[in-house]
Amino acid sequence: MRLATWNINSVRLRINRVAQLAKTSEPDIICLQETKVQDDLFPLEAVKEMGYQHVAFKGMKSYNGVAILSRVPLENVHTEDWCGRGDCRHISATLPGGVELHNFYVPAGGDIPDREKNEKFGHKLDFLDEMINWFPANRSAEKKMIMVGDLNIAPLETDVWSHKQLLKVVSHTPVEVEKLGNVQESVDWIDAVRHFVPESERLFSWWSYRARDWDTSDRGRRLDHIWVTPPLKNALAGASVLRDSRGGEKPSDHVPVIVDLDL
DNA sequence: ATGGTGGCTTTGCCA
Repeated sequence: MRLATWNINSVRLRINRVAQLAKTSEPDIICLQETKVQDDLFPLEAVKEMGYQHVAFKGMKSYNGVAILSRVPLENVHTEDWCGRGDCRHISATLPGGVELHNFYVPAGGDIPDREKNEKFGHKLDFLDEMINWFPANRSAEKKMIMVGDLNIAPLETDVWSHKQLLKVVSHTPVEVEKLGNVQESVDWIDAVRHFVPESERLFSWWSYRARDWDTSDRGRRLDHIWVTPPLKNALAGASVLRDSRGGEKPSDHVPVIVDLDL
């Protein structure tokens, strides 16, 4: 089974890029974040024409929004309302074989890494705290689970273009990295991408729109992740990050991250 | 130290 996660930054504007991903990489499941569309305007027919007959989504006008596009049946579709804001940052479903899939869009956290000066950073930390508590309270590490999404944190030194220069930049501050580590430890999540790409190797999934030349300057960060619980470790069969997707006309600022599993 | 781009539907908010 091939699983992709992608912050699409408007599913309606980039529906053709989703079709391109479906055609060239043939994922069985595509998890999207930042769909930026309320549910009654979601491009459901276009997605079904790509071969994804099982679709779950939770969106709102203009901001946030998550979706799961699947060639295999989805059961127990559920959305959890983190921090009680109703802001459409999570959707989960059970895949054939009883594997539970969670798709997250963690708050970006604004510019200033201080919750006293920046409410958005506080929201991000609170969201992570809820994740840290929710998984062990509701699920065990023995359950087959996959977590994907734009977690908006680059945890490793090689997940950013300059560890030193980003230590005070939201997405790579020690407090965020520590909390993401706590999320990871909560049910023994395994980083499925780093399972295949050594930590010594730089790996990014996002490049700012603001860079003059994203490819040459390469000031990227790895914000998009795929994790699995220990019972799926032996099923991990490969991982890739579709860097080329950052190029061309009207790209998202994120690229798809893919993991293959032998389920 | 600053400002740079992009999407939505704003003339600002969010990333």
